[in-house]
Amino acid sequence: MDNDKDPFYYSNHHELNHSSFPFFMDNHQSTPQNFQGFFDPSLHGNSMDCNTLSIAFDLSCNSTSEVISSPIDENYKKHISAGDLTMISENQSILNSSLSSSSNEADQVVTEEDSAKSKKDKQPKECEEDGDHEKSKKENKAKKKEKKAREPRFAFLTKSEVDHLEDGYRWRKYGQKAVKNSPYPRSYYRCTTQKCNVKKRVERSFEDPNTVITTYEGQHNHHCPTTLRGNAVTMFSSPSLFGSTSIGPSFPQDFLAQLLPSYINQNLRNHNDQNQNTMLFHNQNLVHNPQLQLQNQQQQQLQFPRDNGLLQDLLPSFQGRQEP
DNA sequence: CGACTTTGACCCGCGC
DNA sequence: GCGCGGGTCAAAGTCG
Repeated sequence: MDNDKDPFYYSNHHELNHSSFPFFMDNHQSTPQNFQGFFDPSLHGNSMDCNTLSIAFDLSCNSTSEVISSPIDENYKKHISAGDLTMISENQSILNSSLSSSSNEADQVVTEEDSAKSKKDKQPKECEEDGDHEKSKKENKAKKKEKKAREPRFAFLTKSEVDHLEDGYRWRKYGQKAVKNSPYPRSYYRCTTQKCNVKKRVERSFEDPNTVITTYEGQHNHHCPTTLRGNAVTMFSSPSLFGSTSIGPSFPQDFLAQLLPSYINQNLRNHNDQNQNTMLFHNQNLVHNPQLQLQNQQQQQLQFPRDNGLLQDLLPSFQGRQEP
């Protein structure tokens, strides 16, 4: 086995440390609840927990959390309205927000996002091309009423000088937009594989220009065309790592297994020479966890740095993806 | 010549 | 109703 590139080897031998993964908190300031919010089987029908994750990444869980201070601005307000989000970043460990006060609010956020997201994705291309605008509008209106389950989204914070990181899949850039209040544009990519509608957005954090924010949306329905290192697939699919063997093929293991392997491997491969590191966590379901609610009520002074509106979109509808 | 990128235009939802 | 911003389209350009 090529131990130098095998994340399992790293994790099992505790050779990953903060020098090799600087995005992990310097003082082990993660809260177990934060991880459980994301991996809580009761929420997602899965059996991952902070321990397995922490073991996997040499990450310790304790109960302290650093509070990040930054001015509250409009973007921050958007975060609040967008719901819950947990994110690991290099300096501040976990930025935790669960300022929605009720599940109803959280649900509404998802609904609104679904509505906003629908747009052209739901519009048949033919209608636009044949020029029958009246007919097209009517059909579009009808389509808008149909609720479509939103694809899960995951954002990665990566220390890299390269914007578009090689993740093993082939992507075609289909758009680029200037980001408000940021000198760095946001790029839009689509998986080039036919019938695979996975998208990703890449933008550079304007607060930390060394950090690239990559947001994946959807799941690949095919194998990685360029298998860089296959070990991470095993890693993220492994019951020994992610808990129960009784869990079926469901999110997030499968998703992670499809999404992360080459990406993680890429980071592992590059971390020595590029200081490039990555991780993301997000969770809209924290609000459903009473313990977390209490904790977050106690942390209402917690504040986010601005992210120019990207992270507010990280609200996957996990509920619709749970095991039947 | 095919695959991919660039970039202005367009559509849509949302807030005011 | 209007303007803004996010997301997407698609023609033109670039590259190997």
